[in-house]
Amino acid sequence: MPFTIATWNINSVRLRLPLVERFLAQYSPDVLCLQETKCIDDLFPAKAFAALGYRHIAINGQKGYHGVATLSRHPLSLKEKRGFCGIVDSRHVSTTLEIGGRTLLLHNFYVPAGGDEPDPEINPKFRHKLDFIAEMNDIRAEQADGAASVLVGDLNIAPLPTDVWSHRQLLTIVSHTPAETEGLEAMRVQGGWVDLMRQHIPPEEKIYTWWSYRARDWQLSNRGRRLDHVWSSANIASALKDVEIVRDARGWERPSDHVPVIARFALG
DNA sequence: ATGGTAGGACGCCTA
Repeated sequence: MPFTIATWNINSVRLRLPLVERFLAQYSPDVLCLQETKCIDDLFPAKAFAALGYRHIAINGQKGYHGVATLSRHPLSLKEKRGFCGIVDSRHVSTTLEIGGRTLLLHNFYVPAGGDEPDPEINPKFRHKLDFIAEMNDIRAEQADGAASVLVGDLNIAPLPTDVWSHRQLLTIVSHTPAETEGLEAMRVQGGWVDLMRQHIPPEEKIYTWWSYRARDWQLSNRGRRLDHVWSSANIASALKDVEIVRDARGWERPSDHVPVIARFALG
């Protein structure tokens, strides 16, 4: 039973609805997890996605900022919209779905970016980011009922040296500081999560999912970072067939600064 | 060392 899940920080789902429609038509994943939807639930373009076969939607939106949504061709059950660090920001939604005779628990995350100053003592946004990933420690891959788990999203951290264009130059840049990369890796390992992008693509190889809007020419400078991730529990990691980074999407008309990442499984 | 661009909502915050 094939199963395909994609994740994409869309940077306004309403502005970029035509891009999402193009992506869904071209790649038709079973599930698409969006981040930075930037709209309240009432304004989410659910009908447009239903028309493309994505009739099952779990949304956790807010006005203007953040916001996550999980779109599916298959029935979804909403499990939780979790707040972190005692803040009601829309940064997480979890759902379950039945596929290939098994239950999948899907976590869709948008981790705080953390601001520019990489010092938690003087930058409360960086403090919040570190606290957020520490609190993610209790999101576990293994479930008591034997369900498999997938965790995707914009984690706003590039953990490996090969996840950035220059390891040396980015060590003091928020997204690649040791406090963040070590915190995220500790959380991933403690939670029992497998980094599926790195299971499929050797860690020696540079891979990026985000290129800044501020470059004159994103392709020419190619100063990317791997900020978007697809993780799973060990019990379905062995069913992974392929990971695809849709780099082309960065060159589409009025693009997001992030591109979609797709994981394909053969379940059951 | 600095500033560069983009979105939401309409002055300025966030990325």
